[in-house]
Amino acid sequence: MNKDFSLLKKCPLFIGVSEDDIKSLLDCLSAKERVVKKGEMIFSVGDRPEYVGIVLEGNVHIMQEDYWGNRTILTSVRAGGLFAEAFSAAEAATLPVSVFAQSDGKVLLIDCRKLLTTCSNSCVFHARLVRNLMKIVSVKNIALTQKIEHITKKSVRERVMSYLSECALAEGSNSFAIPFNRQELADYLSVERSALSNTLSKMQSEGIISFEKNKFTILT
Amino acid sequence: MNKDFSLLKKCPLFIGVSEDDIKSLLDCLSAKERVVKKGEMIFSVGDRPEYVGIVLEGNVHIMQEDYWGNRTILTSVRAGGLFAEAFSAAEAATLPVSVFAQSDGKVLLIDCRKLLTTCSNSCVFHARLVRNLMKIVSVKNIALTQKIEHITKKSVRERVMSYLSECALAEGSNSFAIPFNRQELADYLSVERSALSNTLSKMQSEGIISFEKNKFTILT
DNA sequence: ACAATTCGGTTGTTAAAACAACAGAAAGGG
DNA sequence: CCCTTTCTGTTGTTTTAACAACCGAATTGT
Repeated sequence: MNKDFSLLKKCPLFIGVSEDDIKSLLDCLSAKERVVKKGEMIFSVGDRPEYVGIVLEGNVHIMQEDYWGNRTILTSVRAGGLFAEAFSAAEAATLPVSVFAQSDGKVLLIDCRKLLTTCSNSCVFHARLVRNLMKIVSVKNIALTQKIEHITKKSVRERVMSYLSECALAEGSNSFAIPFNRQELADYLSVERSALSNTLSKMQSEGIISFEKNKFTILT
Repeated sequence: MNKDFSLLKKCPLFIGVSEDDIKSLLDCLSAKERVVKKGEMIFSVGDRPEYVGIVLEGNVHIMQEDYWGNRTILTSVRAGGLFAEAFSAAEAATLPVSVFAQSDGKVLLIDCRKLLTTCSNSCVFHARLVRNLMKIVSVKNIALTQKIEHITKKSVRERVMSYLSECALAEGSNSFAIPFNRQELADYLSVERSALSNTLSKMQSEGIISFEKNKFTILT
């Protein structure tokens, strides 16, 4: 039980709420803890999205199935992470993805209607929770928009420039470290790792950038 | 004045709030109306995002400038549309884009802190507003995620299949109309229009799909 | 009805990226 | 310390999509 609270305190949804207050909040929201076995479905495609989920132990996978039945794992959510929050908050009619436990673990399910509606006994931290959720979804929104800006570019070079430009502007400096290794950056930009390496090398030899490992500098 | 309210009533942020209540809400939020001339900056890069904007008349452009000073118009927002809501809700330190009037017009600016904090006189519809904003941001979130799923696919054919699969699943039928013409679909999927047409034709001749104009059927 | 414009499909050429395979450097483990 | 594994860059080949140019059909406006 204590373990849960120390985890929840770090969970972005509960930022700014003390351990004691989290406890009363969970009561107020009638949050349900659910123990899950590896492979167990937590939500299935077509379910009405009524709950925001938080992983307490283990990790869960978000799975999509296309028209022809091909399955893809969209994301893996680890302890502390949220899932299904966007679908719940969007009041989507049905869930377009499935969520299942990738390992034995425990999840916390919060009724999103209770979360989004100010509760009758108007608990103080409820508003904070809503703001936190708003922030989480908005931050993700911005991140998704940025990624789209990069990968809508046609060439590898343009994608790289777009990404490095964003990093430089965010850092406020022409020198910065990126949070990816080559393979991860390639995946993020949706290009081949070797093509990425090639492009980076050429840009360096052309004097546009210099880099070492994940530390980059824009020279022009 | 009346014109504004009829527009605001249709604005997704005020869904479920009557005209009278919108009026008192705007007071409660101390919303500011601002008349803008064509070309006028509404927000500039680096500003602290404090306001959610609503276009009342005319339209505004969201502009991005990269490290080298290249400018891109990211979106155009028309009357009734929201802007800067994600940055405000995300509590971003600075605005990474500029917003300027593309034509003479009028915008409504709402202090996002007032919007996100339950007001002291606890007006009844404030909570509704927050729910609406949450829904707007979440819906966009889902849309962005879907787009990314499509355009991370390598080939034109895979992107098309991914998109059509999504349409079919959303519609709950193998037959559906899409909200794009060819050029728009090509732009959405980040491919060449001619390549898209070519791929669609081949898929039709292979018996995978059939289509006429914007009406598609998945056959397999 | 006719001209002008938009829209969708076709084709050949060209440019670019994916792919595959390899090599050297760095990191990690026993 | 050596062996193994991971990470990164390099190169040549193949596949693919962008590009450009064109054509016919449909649409619109006068």
